[in-house]
Amino acid sequence: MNDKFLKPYNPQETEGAIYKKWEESGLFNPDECIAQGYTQPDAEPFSIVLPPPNVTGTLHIGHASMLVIEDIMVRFERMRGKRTLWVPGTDHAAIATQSKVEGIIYKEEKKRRHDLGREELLKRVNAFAAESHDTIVNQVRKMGASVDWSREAFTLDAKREKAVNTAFKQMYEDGIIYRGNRIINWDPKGQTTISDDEIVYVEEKGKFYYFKYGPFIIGTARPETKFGDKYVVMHPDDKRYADYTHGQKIELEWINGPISATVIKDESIDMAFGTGVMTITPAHSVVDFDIAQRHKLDSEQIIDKVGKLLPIAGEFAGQKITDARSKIVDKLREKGLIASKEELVKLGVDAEGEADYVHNISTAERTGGVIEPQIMNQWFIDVNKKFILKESKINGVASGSEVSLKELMIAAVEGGQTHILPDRFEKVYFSWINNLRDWCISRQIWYGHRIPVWYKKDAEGNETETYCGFKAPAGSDWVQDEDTLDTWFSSGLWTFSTLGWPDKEEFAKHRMYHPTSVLETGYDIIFFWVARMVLMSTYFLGEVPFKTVYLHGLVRDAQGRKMSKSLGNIIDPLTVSEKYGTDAVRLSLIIGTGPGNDLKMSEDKIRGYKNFANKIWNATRFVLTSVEGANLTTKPALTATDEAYVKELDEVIADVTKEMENFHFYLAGEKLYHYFWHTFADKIIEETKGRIGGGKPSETPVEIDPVSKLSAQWTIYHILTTVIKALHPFMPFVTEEIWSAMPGVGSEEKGGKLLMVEKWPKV
RNA sequence: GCGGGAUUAGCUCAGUUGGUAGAGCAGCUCAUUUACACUGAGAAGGUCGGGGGUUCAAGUCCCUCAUCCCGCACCA
Repeated sequence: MNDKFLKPYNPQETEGAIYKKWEESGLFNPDECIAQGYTQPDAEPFSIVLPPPNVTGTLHIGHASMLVIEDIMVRFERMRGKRTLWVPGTDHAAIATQSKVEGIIYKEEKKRRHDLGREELLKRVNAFAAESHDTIVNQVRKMGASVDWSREAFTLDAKREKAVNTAFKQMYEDGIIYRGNRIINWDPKGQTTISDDEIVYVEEKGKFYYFKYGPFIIGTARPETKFGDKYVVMHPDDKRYADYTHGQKIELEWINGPISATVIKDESIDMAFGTGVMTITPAHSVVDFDIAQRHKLDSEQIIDKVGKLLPIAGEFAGQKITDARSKIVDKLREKGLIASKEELVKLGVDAEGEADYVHNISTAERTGGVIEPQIMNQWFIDVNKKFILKESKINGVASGSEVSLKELMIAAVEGGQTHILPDRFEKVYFSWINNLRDWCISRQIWYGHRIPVWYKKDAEGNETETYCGFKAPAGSDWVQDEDTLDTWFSSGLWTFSTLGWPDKEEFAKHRMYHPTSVLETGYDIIFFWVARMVLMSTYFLGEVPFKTVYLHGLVRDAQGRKMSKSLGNIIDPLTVSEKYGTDAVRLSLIIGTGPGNDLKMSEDKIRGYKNFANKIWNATRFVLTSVEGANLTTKPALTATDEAYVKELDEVIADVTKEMENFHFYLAGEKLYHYFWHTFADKIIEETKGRIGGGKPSETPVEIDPVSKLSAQWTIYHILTTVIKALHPFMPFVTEEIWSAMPGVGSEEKGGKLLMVEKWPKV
């Protein structure tokens, strides 16, 4: 027996060497598994793309949980003989990374992006990204993830740039990508547009004001947008305003003097809200913009890109909207334009002219800036436009049929080719698609894929020609679009841009891995990412991007709170891995969580699994000592008791295999844990002690029956080797280490073969 | 407003088609030169959130209420 079993299991001494051994074997690469004869060339493929972590810093416990779940699936399928590919990578995360670096630069040098210029800022961001990348890949190694490093990708590397440009150009030519003046979410802090999904709603207490607007009383929470309001809108069925007709002009006194207002009747108005009358500001409200579009009304910008009032605000021009608000109300009060309680009661509204009001304001996810809707010339993906899908493998969508992106996204899941776990998220997914608007993909930041479009401009700066392509056309006067693409545009291509697309030869080599088998990610990015990948894959390949979506939850602290710096409850995966061993961390991250549920983590939990790793270690020591000298090359005749043990083991393995196949990794892990500790170690090993060693020294020696002894030796060795294999996906380090120390006996003759490519136990 | 989830032992959670309530941790009692104290054995602990219904039988199915959590939509 190997001397190292004389000491307790020491993960710190073991893990680095084990990972190195795996990596040097090349067996994380399925091609190498085939070359070395561990995988049949015609084996069923199993593929996962790693959700690429943002290069914004370091990995947190949530990333660790993702790595563990995926590694369990991948190791399980690899051991089952599948042609298993797990592609790693990182995400440039455009806004997130740039704003992080801008923050650092501002803190250290008090400089903003325009002080540095595009080139210098990109240099700094790239340097930061490179450093983050190195940290991240080391952390991925530390967690034991068996990813194929030879295929590592980055959302902003040359190959992905080619994919992004190819994708953009094709969508542009199909008219799916268009440029237009539409209302978008402007982040005044980040100085960029963001998509609807990048908005976070924050509850805010404010005032709701009732102003006299000619013969009407209008309600608003945003007096500062009201300067340009010249349309007054009400429901056509509202009896209170039956005397007014659509299109009627009314002269009235407003903030900065007399204006002419037009009455608009529109069914979108909620009669029960406020007075049932509102004025609209199409330039700064999505809802108002829609009304204006329906009735072909004009609009005027009131607020500029930094949140200051424009000249239309008259005396208030140049003021920040937050400062101007109360002053505007003061002015309206002086002019007697704030509605009285009596006037409101007449309209059936029980309120004051100024009422307390709680509403949600939109803020930018990354910068926290308060979103100001603006009408701007931006690039969009049209989700409703019909196009011909030439080749389709999607259920319910025939090749050559006319479809929209929305319809494709629905068909992927409705047709059952993509299944979301847990099921309830399919409903969430559908409701998102039903509310989906065109996706604004242009960003006014510098870090990211630059839009592959060039313009020719005349002397006044008006664009006279547009060209979409990888390089500017011949001629010197072409200027590239200043904007970059939403980071999710490039990550939407991830399932196939990592497999060689659009390079025909390269993609053909990997074609078998797409659709990928499983996408494992957090439920918080189902819209950002999962839906966008479905969009891109169905559009470009006519097939779904993945068969199963496994959504994991958030990792929370022992009390169920989110982990945050301010609460000081962060568990750093590297720290606890060093302290308790990665295997212990892995088990604590998988047991007690199913798809879609949050996981509560604590150091106590990790400590418990550290003990388990050592328990396995000690049990191995005992088994190896007990079988020393025994010839186990052939299965001996087993006693009835041992037959029963083997039968029970087979049942456990069958059950665990079933749980693994059903994505119930938490149950599989728990059952193995329980079986190993409380059945194998506590009962079976204890029972066989007497038969193998003749009883404890303190007890009366029992006569040893050689037949029963050999049967017991074979049985405990068989159970140990079997359970070690089954535990490998969960605890790869300690099991691989034990495996390397097992003598090559019986059917386990292995000649230095790694446990990671052993066959999963068959029943 | 729309939708979803949770509520089971002190704590964290299992409980798959309805068939006598389970595990881990903590606590309690006992054991002890033992493969392993990073241990073992044992006992205790639950009217399964409340109420109603279906059924021979409900933690599980239906209705209802309560509390907590989450997502989406937002109203000017």
